[in-house]
Amino acid sequence: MPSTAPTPRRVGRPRSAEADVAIMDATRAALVEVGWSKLTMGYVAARAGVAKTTLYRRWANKGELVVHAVAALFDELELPDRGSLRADIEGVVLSFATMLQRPETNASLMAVVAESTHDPVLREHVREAIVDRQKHLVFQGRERAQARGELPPDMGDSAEARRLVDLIFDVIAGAVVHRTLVSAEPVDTEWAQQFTTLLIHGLAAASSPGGPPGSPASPGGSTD
Amino acid sequence: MPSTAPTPRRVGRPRSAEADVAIMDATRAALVEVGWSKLTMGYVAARAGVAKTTLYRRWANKGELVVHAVAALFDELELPDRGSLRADIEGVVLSFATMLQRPETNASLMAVVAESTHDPVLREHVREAIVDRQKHLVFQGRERAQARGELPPDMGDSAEARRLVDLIFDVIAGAVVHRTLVSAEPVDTEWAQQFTTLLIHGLAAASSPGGPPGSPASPGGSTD
DNA sequence: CCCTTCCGATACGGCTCGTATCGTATAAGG
DNA sequence: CCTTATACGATACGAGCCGTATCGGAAGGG
Repeated sequence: MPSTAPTPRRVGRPRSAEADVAIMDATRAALVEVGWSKLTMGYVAARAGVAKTTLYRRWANKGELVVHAVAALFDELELPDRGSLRADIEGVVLSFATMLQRPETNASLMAVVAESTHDPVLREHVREAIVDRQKHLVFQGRERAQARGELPPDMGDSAEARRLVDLIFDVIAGAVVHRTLVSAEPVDTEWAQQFTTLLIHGLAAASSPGGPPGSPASPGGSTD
Repeated sequence: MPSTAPTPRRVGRPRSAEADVAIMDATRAALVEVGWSKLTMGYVAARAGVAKTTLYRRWANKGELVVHAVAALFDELELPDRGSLRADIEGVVLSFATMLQRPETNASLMAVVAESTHDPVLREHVREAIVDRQKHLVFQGRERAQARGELPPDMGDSAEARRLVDLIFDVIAGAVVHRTLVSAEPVDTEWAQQFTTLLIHGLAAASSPGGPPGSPASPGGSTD
């Protein structure tokens, strides 16, 4: 039976693609206007010129609706080759921060993450639409830097390489998100440069598989 | 007039301190049970054995109630002198992560931050109760490392020192928060060690006031 | 042309919010 | 002791939103 997945719906009236984009646009616009907490399904429906029923036919609740609307914004994240590791990092930091400072992303990203804490389905959507997509950029930038000779190549142990990519991802995305949304201070060129300096020199050390120069902590066995 | 602030209320029945702690405990317990989004004022009141009126007499809404309940958890964050910069960082990363992984902090921190995006009053409370408190730890750890000779001393420019402390704060807190709440992966000893290695070597470079070794990005003026 | 599915409109129960009210309880001051 | 001022518990209330159900009609596929 080769035709199970490729035909989810094959008969009947198809869903309106116009309604889809109208809903997405209305959701993002509503996020800008009233923010996450005051956003209601009824308001989005009215703004999109759609019945509330149509919303619930596509998304189970507010969380899923918003995560889809927001995830699309992450599509614009790219990593053009800027010629050096430093320029690549600085560029992605600035473009990521620019996206985060847009009002429709600002509140909703945190809200979606918070919501996903108690909702495994939502968490998976966040992972696919946001986390994995960003992580791929890190992987890509690292490969480029290795090709340029700016970072040491992988030493066979792919698990360790993955751990390092995960670490870099959390450091970059975490710092930018935290600066923007928690500290609530702007990511300007100066901050991006200082951060990039820190990261590049840290990377050089963390990437060397022969063990870092500094000895590990608690050498005396004081397992506090 | 020396007696303006010290006498906020001087006549009438004082507020019940027992009710205060009962409400805080009930709020944290409710956060564990049902999470932020499903937490209701009525439920907290019933759980605390208090009338709903009493809640609204102390906090204007759910956001303020929760931010006070959560902020108290940050009081336990300390920075004992572990003897070296590396041990200090690793220790604070692990203790911060441990706190974040507790269920009552997990969802609520993000939710409060998201809520504060559209609520300046709440934002100020978050800043006082959480951000500034953590930032002080960074300042403290940096001073110790300077006293030990592990980091170069301040070079007069206190503004630059403040910028650096802000950067370190966002990098540490951001990475731990992002790893825990967005990537949803545990902060174990191995991760903490790898992160600390990265940060220490990055710090050595970013702290040198004579300008970082690497030249700033986009020297050709390609302001993309 | 028929069948299936989607659409808009409307109504509904249930829940939560935040406020108001009222009688009672608990302090300080006279 | 008695007055005054505030906090408390209980209850009720309007308003808003959620998510579902129902309905007649519309729009494609076979």
